[in-house]
Amino acid sequence: MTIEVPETHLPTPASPMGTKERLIAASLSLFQAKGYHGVSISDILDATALPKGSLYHHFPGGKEELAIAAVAFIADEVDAKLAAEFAKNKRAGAVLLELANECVIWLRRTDFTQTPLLGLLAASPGESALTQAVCDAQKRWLARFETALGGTEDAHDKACLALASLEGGISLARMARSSDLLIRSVTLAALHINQR
Amino acid sequence: MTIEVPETHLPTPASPMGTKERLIAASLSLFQAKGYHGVSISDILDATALPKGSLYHHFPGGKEELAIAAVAFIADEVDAKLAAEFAKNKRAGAVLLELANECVIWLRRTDFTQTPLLGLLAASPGESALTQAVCDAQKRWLARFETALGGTEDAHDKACLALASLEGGISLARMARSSDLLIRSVTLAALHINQR
DNA sequence: TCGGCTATAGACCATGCGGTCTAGGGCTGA
DNA sequence: TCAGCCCTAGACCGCATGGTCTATAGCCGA
Repeated sequence: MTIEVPETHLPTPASPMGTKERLIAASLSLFQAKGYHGVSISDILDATALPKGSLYHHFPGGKEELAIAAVAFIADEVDAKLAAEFAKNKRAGAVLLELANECVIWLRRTDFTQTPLLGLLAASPGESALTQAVCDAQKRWLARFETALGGTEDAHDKACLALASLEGGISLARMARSSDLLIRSVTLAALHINQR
Repeated sequence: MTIEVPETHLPTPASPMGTKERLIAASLSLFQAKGYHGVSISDILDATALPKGSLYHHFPGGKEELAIAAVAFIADEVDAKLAAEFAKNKRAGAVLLELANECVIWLRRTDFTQTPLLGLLAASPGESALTQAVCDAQKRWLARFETALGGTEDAHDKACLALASLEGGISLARMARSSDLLIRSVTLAALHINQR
């Protein structure tokens, strides 16, 4: 089974990826496609064509440590994207739409097999470090929207709606294999968020 | 819910369920807590205190057939709930809030370990019958909202936003262990949906 | 040239998995 | 009373899993 790693997961498109980065990128793709429990160590090794020794050398904590690194990677990537967009003084609704648009491209490119962001990773073992990592990522993204919206009580509400419509829309779109559902829900949410 | 289903779907000593129903109820709870791949056959057997023979007698198709039955069960339950609410001529926003409220109660009662509806079951194996079952359930719920909203193009958009804000809000709330996020996003969505 | 270190390589292990199979309990109608 | 049949019961199987361990390749400074 060969896995095509999306370009967005490449740390530096110019230079070849190190072993560690390859493991993170490949496992992220797999986790986004099948969820934490749905991916086996050998799936990851097959995808990277690396031996087991390399994986446990770079991630002595095994599967969970690797998953946490993958979550941190995507969390940073999206966070940076949000920071960059907001730095252009865009309105929150526009940023949301921009993010959703990238998700749509991603969904289509992977033929709806992969879930952008971390929806599927939420199915992690109960009170684990992995759950915590996912939680932290969502908090960071929420905070970006919240501060950009003014930091008021109302801003918090709108930030919640933004992320909820995104994650929920992705879930709907993936099931229906049609990005329409994501676009519709996010567009409506953006409309509401931009109202003051 | 209208039917006598305990909070965890597990049978109570007072209302004895048949073996098949017990298996469906227990597995649904487990799947909602840990996702399809996160639940093992022995988890289900432990939860029901039933032997393996019973499970494979009632569900010769094994784990997947059981999961499909569980999805059908919750799909029917929610669908009936929606039909009943809409029959009272409630506005779509009010129905959405009502549904969200039940989800909040559920989340709290299970200490945020269980995901209401079928968010976590989306992490099912690719092009399987289980995925299809989840997809069908979502389509049915979407259709309920859509027809209640008038069946127009705009109604479709709003129905998407309704379900997306629900599923997304549940995901947010579960991670943050606070039902606030769900309430906020759904309230805002309901507000928008009720506009004409 | 060599010693030491990092990273690769993959054989190996115990465990738990989903699933099969046979035996028997217990209710049914005759 | 007993035959027939659902259903329960759980031993058993082959296999994939996550993880460990030893060996060694390749590099870099001395």
